[in-house]
Amino acid sequence: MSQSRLETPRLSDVIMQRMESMILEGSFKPGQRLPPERELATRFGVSRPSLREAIQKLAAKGLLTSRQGGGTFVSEQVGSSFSDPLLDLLANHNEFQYDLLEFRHSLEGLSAYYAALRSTPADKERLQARFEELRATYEDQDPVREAEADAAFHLAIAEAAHNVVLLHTIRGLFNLLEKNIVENLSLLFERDNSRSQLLAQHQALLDAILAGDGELARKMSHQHLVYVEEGLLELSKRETRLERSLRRVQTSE
Amino acid sequence: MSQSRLETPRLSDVIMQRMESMILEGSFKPGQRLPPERELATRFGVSRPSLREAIQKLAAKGLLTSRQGGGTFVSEQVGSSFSDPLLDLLANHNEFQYDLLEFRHSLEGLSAYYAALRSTPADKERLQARFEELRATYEDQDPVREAEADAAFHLAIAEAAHNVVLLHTIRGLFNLLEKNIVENLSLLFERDNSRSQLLAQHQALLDAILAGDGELARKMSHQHLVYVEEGLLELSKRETRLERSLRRVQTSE
DNA sequence: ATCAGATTATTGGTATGACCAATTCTCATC
DNA sequence: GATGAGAATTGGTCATACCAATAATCTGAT
Repeated sequence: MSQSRLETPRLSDVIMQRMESMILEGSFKPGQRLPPERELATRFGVSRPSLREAIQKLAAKGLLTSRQGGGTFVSEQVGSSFSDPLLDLLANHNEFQYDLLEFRHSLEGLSAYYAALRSTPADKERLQARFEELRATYEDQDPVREAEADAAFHLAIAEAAHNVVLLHTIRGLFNLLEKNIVENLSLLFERDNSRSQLLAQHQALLDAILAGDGELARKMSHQHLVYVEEGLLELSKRETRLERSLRRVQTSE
Repeated sequence: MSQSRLETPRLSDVIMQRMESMILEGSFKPGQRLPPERELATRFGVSRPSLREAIQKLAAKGLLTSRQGGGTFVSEQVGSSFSDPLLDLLANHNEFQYDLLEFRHSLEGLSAYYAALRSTPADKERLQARFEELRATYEDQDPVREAEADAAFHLAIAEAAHNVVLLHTIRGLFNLLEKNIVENLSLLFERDNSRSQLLAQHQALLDAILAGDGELARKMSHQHLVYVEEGLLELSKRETRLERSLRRVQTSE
């Protein structure tokens, strides 16, 4: 009954495992469209039915979804440890918004720390590229693109940390807080000099990582986040006053 | 969830549903051997590949198991549906076990930090109580109870950190790693003086939290975890010394 | 030049048949 | 009756073809 016997490795299981690994380590990213079944089958060296069995299993697990004629996609919510109802709730309840932000910021500090210790040359190139893109957006006046570049920069750091659990958790939080990030940043930009301040902070963070100084990277990340939170706190006071007065006027939903 | 769109009824999904119903209502009883695939296929009026896809999905869900030449059977235990695909995956992929441990340890460091800053008097009482329980178990020689007390202590720290997201995430990781924790600790205890060492580290961690020194708490937590990981690494080397003797090298990693 | 509609190509969904490999069953043999 | 070889059963895999839904492309009218 112990089943310690070396069971015949079912081909579809082997393929499933390999695809799972590729998803976890980021070769297949959430939302990404997979190559066609026929191509995947030849790439893995198996027949299409076997490849399909693996896909069906992953679909049953909620990792993949397929649309006839459309393609097969990695589920969006994969990578978030937050598919459970509780955190869904948290995301929609403002009273826990701060906890979410704080947690995300702490994870970013961790990312910076590990990225400084473990980033490969390729990682560092990517980090610099993301930073350049971020700097480029500072020229424009498009808060949305700016926020996206900001998120991409921080995600690149998380990738360079080389811990899949950390990466997926941060990805999940980003998705969860996506709307807030854009909103927060555009609010933040109202502060004088905030753009140059933020840019300088990002620069310092990047330098610490490239220099391989983990503690400094964490410190820089922390400073950056303290600055952001302070700014948000300031503005949120104004905001809540505004919201309250608005709510008093229009009571729709 | 919304998906009110009339989704294309995938044949394998329909079959899966029907078979699930038959299992749940007792037509197929636990442990029972199902009819051959060929017969099931004709009975359901589908091709064998489609029938097989359905079986694979149910197997992925843990409802069925198949043995080549033997047959397909209904699993004995029914009702283990994991809500989170990602963590499920990670738990089953050993290659990411270290990432999980590292992540958990990082979160514990965060917990200690925030607990030092924010723990209330009630929290501190609880922490000391948990510590006393932990110390009590050091008298006994029961690794399981010891591991449980250890987990309870660290969970109390996470609670004292007053961040629900952090707490929830750590709880999830604890559940996930539950078996490993017990296993790891019992391994660790083979080291000489490890018990007193661990106890002293816990004491130092507790003191730092009670003193409200966040940085020190984080440092203590980190030291503690480095000690644990070193111990595990040491022991794992001994465990696998046969394999390693094949590719003997001076310095690993 | 632009856009709507039709056409084509791509891609997942299903079916059929065949063969292999592991297991189980059958039955002759001792 | 026990044993072991061979046959039948059954899951595992593959190749191919065709269907259906989607996406990409082209065409033609405005």
